[in-house]
Amino acid sequence: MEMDMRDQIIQVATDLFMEIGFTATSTRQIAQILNISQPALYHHFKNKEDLYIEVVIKFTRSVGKDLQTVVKQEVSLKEKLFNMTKYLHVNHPVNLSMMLHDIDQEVSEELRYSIFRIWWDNYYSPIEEYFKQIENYLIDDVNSSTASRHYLRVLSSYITEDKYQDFDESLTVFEIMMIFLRGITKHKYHQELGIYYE
Amino acid sequence: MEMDMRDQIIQVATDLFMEIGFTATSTRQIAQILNISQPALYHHFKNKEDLYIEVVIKFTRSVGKDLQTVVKQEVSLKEKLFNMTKYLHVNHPVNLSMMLHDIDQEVSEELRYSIFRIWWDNYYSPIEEYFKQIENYLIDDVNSSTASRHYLRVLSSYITEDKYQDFDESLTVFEIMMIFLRGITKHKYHQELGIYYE
DNA sequence: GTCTATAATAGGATAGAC
DNA sequence: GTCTATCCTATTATAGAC
Repeated sequence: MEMDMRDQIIQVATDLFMEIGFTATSTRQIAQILNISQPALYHHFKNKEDLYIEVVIKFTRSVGKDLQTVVKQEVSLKEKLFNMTKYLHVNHPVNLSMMLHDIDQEVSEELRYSIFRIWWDNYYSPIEEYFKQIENYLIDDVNSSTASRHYLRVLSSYITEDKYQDFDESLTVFEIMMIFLRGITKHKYHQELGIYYE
Repeated sequence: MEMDMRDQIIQVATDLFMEIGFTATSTRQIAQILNISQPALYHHFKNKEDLYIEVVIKFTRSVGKDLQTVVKQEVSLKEKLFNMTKYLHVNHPVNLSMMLHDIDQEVSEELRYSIFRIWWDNYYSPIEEYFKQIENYLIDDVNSSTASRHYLRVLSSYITEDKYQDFDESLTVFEIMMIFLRGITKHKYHQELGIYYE
């Protein structure tokens, strides 16, 4: 079970960056866990930002791979969406808004877009692939692209640590999915509410 | 137009905290804008955290007041929801996930819950008041509380600075509201997709 | 490739004069 | 109520020995 020190650093850094964020994670902390000195890190990475970028890219690609796996499953379309939603809501190991916040604040302008690009490719692509599969079922004003983007937004708000569960008891994966698919209102009242399109 | 220095500090601090966050805002920066020395701040506030808390509370109450105004308007239920959504999406002057992230990371454990409590009261209460008004129209599995919580989640994901608009062209307020009300799928396919309840 | 020592910076906070 | 001077601490990063 030997492991390159470089890889070990990435692994420890991933845990810390993703759990408490970029700023809150110090290079000393990472070094201490690995029982090496803090300057030793700088042999493997140019600086903290470079390490962070590598962590984010590796992490994001791994999520993308998982999502691809779910989308390729041979199950019903409803079940597939349930599995995607469940993966993102329950198994996704990071507070997504924190990650985006870190990228916003701590990463230099030039790199921000390329990181976001990688993030987007890995999260968005498999999801859009799914919504293409159900495009026939979508209302006319919503295409697979619109659906994907909105889906990612909605789910991102559920991908959190949730320290406030006392106040905001989260909806179940099933509830979130159902509301997403068919909305919150009864069909028979749509006309009365001024909801026409379909 | 005379103004208490204390109030001026709060005003400047609000702009900075809400735009770039707690950590990125330094007390030196606040002082500089007001042309006072950095230690002068400590005459008015015990420390940076105390200042932040006061800023968050004042800011949150103001949003709550605006939301109450919208909910009390005498317009159609659909228009009211549109106005609420528009206010939160377009006029809300802060990146909400950043604010919650700051509260998470920078505020001491004891105060975190009381701040969140205030936040919740001001955002959640008026929204739930609205969904109570349309409770009859909601599907059986969704009550006004569930609807409010989900609505806040969905909207929170749209209350951002959006530095990535190239990639993620945001939905319009109308689209967001419509998807929320009636979902993304056509009613006639609900049975085929396994969407039964209503 | 890892160490010790240390530089460089920056930020929050306090002491004490005025 | 505001100032100057200063402390303390934390953190990233580099220099140079081994």
